[in-house]
Amino acid sequence: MKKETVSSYLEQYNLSTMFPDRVQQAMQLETYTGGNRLFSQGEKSDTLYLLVEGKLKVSRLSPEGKRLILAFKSPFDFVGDIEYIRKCTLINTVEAVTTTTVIRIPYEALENSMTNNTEWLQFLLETITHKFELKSHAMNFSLLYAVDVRVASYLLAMTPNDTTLDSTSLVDMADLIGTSYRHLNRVLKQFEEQGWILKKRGKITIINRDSMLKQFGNNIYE
Amino acid sequence: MKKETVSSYLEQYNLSTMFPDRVQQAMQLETYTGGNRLFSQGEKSDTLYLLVEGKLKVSRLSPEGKRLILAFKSPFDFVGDIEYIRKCTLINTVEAVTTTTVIRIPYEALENSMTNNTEWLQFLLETITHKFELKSHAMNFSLLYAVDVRVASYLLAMTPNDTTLDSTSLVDMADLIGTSYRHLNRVLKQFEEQGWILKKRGKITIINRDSMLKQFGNNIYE
DNA sequence: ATAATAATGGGACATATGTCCTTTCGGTAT
DNA sequence: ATACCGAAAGGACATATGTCCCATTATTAT
Repeated sequence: MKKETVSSYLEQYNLSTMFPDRVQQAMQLETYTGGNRLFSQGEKSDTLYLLVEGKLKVSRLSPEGKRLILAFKSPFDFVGDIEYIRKCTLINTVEAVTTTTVIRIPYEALENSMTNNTEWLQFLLETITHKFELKSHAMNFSLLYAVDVRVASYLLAMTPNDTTLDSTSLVDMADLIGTSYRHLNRVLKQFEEQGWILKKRGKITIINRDSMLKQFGNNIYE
Repeated sequence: MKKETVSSYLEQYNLSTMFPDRVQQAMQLETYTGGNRLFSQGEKSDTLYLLVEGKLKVSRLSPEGKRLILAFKSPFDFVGDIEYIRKCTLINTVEAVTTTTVIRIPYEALENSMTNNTEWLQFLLETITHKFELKSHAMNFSLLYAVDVRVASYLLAMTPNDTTLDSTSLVDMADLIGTSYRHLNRVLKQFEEQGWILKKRGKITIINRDSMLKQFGNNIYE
């Protein structure tokens, strides 16, 4: 099967005309195997990542050592864009969940060639404001609703066309939703008792989506 | 005392050179008395607001009618910037807390004259990524820490050079922190019993800042 | 001066949630 | 086949938190 290149990915995501040749020359494909870390919170930041294949986990630790998973990311998405604009160190830790391919773009190449490119600046505004909206919604959601609603919303959102969640670990799921592993288990057991899901060794299948929607319907995570 | 104008506010905030004359001509000063609403969530959005004097409260209602206060804003800040980029309806309700002055800038004026102004686009990127950082930090904070830590951080953050909080109502404070009015009262009573604050009819004075910092120090809200 | 209203304050009750620790079970290595 | 390890599962206990409702007090309107 033909190997993907920077050019073919940019074409696939309609970005070929966005970047002049000398920026594309500076771009490099890189593939990480699942479990490997791209970078860690607090490190110096000099590269913008475009996630083009696979799945990334974005997390951070509190000063007390408690981990919070901020997001799982899938293509197409930027990582390091906020740090690029703000010129600060990396805010979060990012790891590959599955085999993952990114395009690495040195900040320097962007600064030399894209700083006054209004199409690029507008594109960044689009993507960053979209992230802001999602973040804002997620924050409101977590402040307004208890853990059971948040779990239900997560399960429903993660299975738009399917009934089985992909194999996210339960510890990761708890850290994403912002609750303890123990409590997540309680809630999932309740959902099983209600007849909404089947749960076996962390593998979750939704068996009565309509009933869950009826119960939680107004509050679906997106 | 001389009345402020659009020009004098733009000068005060170093924005005179950012906007060409025809955009400045379209700007209008408007003053709202405390308690008055600028606009409500869900309304059509056609104006970018620059808050130049006073204090605004940004809030929203859940489908169940529960209110969340997202932020209190003070000068200099944009309101409606996310909606301007995303071309969507207003995400939140905004009200004046005190007598408040804003500069209203029609989106149309910006679209006609600023869409390809790279200085403006960069400026928006700066301010929006800053908001994103604050939002992200606030979200992480609320997921990682219980109500008592969040209350302490809020009290400490709101009194950088003073000992008495301004007169935010306790209901508003509870809605901002994302807890019930009842629970906020429990926490404040605890802080009073610990000798950290004096609380009388909702007026809060911090009387032992050092002790609070020692207890909660790693987790100050900014 | 008085009445009405709104904000403050808190009791009672129930549920939600975190922490700590142990047991079970499936996957992996030998 | 067996041992080891890590993820899943759940008991026990304590605290955090929400909900509902009522009493008190200060502010505002008459």
